[in-house]
Amino acid sequence: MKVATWNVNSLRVRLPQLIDWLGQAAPDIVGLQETKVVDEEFPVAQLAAAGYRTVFVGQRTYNGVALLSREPPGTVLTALPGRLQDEQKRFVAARFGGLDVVCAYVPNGSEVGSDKYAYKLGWLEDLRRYLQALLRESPKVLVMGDFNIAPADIDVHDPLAWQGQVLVSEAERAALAGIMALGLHDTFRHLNPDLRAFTWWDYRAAAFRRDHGLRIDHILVSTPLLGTCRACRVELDLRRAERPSDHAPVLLELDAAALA
DNA sequence: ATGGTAGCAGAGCTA
Repeated sequence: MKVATWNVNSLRVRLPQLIDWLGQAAPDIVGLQETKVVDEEFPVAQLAAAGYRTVFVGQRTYNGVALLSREPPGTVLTALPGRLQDEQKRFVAARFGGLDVVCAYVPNGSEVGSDKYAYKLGWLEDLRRYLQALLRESPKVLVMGDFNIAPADIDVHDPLAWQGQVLVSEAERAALAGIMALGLHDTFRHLNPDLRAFTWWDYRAAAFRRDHGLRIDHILVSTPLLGTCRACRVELDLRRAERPSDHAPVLLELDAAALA
């Protein structure tokens, strides 16, 4: 079984790449972020033709998330409980068999100390509360998405230059650590303890060519799932493509028993 | 030093 997360930065633009990649990588469940498409225009038929069910919640221009799956989803949530009237569409969750899957687009935060930064920390606290409740009732939980946080200095191409900046600041890292302290594990780091790898590179200043990246997209799993995880890698080919997203997908392989 | 590029939308915001 394979689960993947990808910030597509416009599903409209990236749809051909996405469909190609679905055919090649054959993930069972995919979380997408920054779809930037309203629900009426979500490409349901094209993704169905590629073999995927879809659940999604979007808005014009900004944000937007989706879950694609081979199997039909059970219970679906399209907003973060505690933030049901937030206009920003950043959360979708669904149950697949015995597995609860959460797809999140954590706010970027813009700049340390800004209003957007405060919004990011508040959003992360609401996510933590939701996951705390979910983990009390559900042993198998997978949380994936663009967290907009590099957990440690190994996840940063130039930790000195980035020190204290948004995406790496102490408060953001503490918020992510608080979520992981609920009993969630960073699968990439668990399976690749010393590997320096990134998932996002700025479009500007030839950042990808110079590998000036950050690892800010993550797939977290609850403790009962950790032993089922076999491999986790960054799909760099999609960042090398013509007209790429600024993020590469992260792909996790786990035993099919995870779903049972 | 506040750039640089991409997406959306049609100027300026967000990332």
